[in-house]
Amino acid sequence: MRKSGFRNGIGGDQVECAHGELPYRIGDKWTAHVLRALQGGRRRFTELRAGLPGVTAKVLTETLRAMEREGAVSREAFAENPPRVEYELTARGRKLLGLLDLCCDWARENLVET
Amino acid sequence: MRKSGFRNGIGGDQVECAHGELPYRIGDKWTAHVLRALQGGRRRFTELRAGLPGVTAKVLTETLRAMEREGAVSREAFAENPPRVEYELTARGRKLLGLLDLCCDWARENLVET
DNA sequence: CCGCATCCTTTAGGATACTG
DNA sequence: CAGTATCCTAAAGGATGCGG
Repeated sequence: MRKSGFRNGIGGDQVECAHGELPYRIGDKWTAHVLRALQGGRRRFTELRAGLPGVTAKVLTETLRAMEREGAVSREAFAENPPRVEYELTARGRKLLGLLDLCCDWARENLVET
Repeated sequence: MRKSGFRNGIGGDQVECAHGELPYRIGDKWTAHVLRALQGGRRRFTELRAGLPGVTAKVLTETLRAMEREGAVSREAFAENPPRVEYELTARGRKLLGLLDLCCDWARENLVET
């Protein structure tokens, strides 16, 4: 059984547009928001958290870890005190953001009429 | 707080591409598959079920009911014995399918390289 | 055949407290 | 500051059985 290019959201598996194993999480609650937040460039954990009202540290961490595993963001930790960690979109992350933009364009064009 | 054009999948709420209240379910487990299955035209319940291995009657019914509420499919029941029910994409359903196609195109172009 | 009712498991996600 | 560790709830989804 083939898999779609998304880990969840839009299809699960077995949808035709499948391409091996390239799980991209985008349909969960926070990934899209993180992509947006990182659109402007490198951000540290606290900045992300402040820009995403409602997210808890636990869930934000989980989201970022997943995105890192999937190659959408890069993580850099500095051995300072107090610690500092910065996140940045990778090329793949920027591509994901491109898809998100496509979806938003589509919505703008098609969902306006009731 | 603004809402995105999707009920779940891709962002929840608060994503920029918001347009009032147009809840379209697409990020759940089966909606995208149903859209594909109805791409070829009108299908009856049993056909859909057979074409979606793994789905239970309960969940397929729930999915179709939700899609019907959201105006993505139309449902026609025939008062025969045994009963027959047919589903078909509406114009809005075809538009949703268009979005799904966009996403698949995107995946085809961008997610092939590991 | 279609699909509702019931029960159950799994998972996402939130609340809170604590630590290097 | 940037997280882990626990615990908890709600919701999605699966299993099974019944009914018009």
